[in-house]
Amino acid sequence: MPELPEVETVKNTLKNLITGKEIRDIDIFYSKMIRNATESEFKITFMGKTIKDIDRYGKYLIFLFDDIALISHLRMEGKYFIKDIDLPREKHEHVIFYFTDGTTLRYNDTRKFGTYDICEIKDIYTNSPISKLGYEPFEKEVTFNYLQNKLQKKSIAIKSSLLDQTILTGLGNIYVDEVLFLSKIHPETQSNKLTKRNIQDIIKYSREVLNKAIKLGGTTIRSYTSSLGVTGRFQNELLIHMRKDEACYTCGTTIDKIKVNGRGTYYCKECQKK
DNA sequence: GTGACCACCTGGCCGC
DNA sequence: TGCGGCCAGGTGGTCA
Repeated sequence: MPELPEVETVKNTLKNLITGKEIRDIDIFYSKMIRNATESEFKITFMGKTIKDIDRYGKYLIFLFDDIALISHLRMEGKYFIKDIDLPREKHEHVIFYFTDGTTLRYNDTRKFGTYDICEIKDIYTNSPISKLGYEPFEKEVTFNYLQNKLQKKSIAIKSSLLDQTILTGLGNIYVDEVLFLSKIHPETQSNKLTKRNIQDIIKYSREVLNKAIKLGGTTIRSYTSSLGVTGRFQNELLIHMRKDEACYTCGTTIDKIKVNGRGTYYCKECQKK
C-alpha cells in the first residue's frame, strides 16, 4: 500500500513524464472518488489546463496547475499509468486524463478507495485535506517537545498514535511496525507512558526508515506496485513487518502478529516488551 | 476532546 | 469445483 516513500516514488516518476502536458479531455468511470466536485465540475476545472508540477505531502500526491491543484490520495491500491490513447481501458481504470500529445494518464484502483480533492493552490495548506495533517517526520518542527506534547494527551496504543496522520504524517502500517521494532517499543504501549528515550527513538527511526525506503523506491508487497511497473526494494529490508512466525533478526524469537485497534501488527515479544 | 467502531471496496484465501 | 465468509487496510464519519 502506498505510504510516504511509495508516493514519493510515484511523484518522481510522474514528474518526469507528464509535467508540461496539457489535458484535452477526461473520462470518469467512478465519480464517487471525487470528494468536493461533481463529475462535470471536475472536467471543466482541468480540461485545457497544463500540468505545471507535481508535489507530495504525506501520502498525498499534488498535481499543480496554474492556480488550481488536484490532490490525489492513493489509499490502498491506487496507481497511475501512462499509456497511449488507443490502448483499451482496463477493468480498474477509474479516471483517464487524455493529453494533447496522444498519451493518457490513467488512475487504476482495484478497491476504489482512492480520492480526489480540488483546491486552489493558495489554499493547499490552509483549506484542503493536507491542512489537517501533522508534520512529516523529517521536518525540523518534529522535535522531542513536539511529539511529547502530542503523545502525552493520548492514552491509546502508540501504534495507533503513529498511524494518526494529524500527529506525524507519512507513516503507514508497514513503517510503523518497523519504527517500533527499531525503537524496541511494544506496539500496545500507551502513548502517554513512553519514556524520553522512546520518543527520541521514534523520531530518529521514523526518519531513518523513511529515508532508506525512499532511496529504495518504497516497498512492493501484496498487490501494490508503483506506477509504470516501477517497483520498490524496501520489502527486502523489512525487519519485522510480514515476518510472522519467522525468527527475529536480533534475538531469534519467533515474530508474533496481533491486532492493534484492528490493524495487523507484527512485533517481537522479546525485543519489544511492554 | 478523546477513543472505539464502522463503512467504503474487491481480490485472495480458506474451509466446507 | 463452487460457494460463503473472512481478511487486508487509510481515512472520514458517527457515536458514546
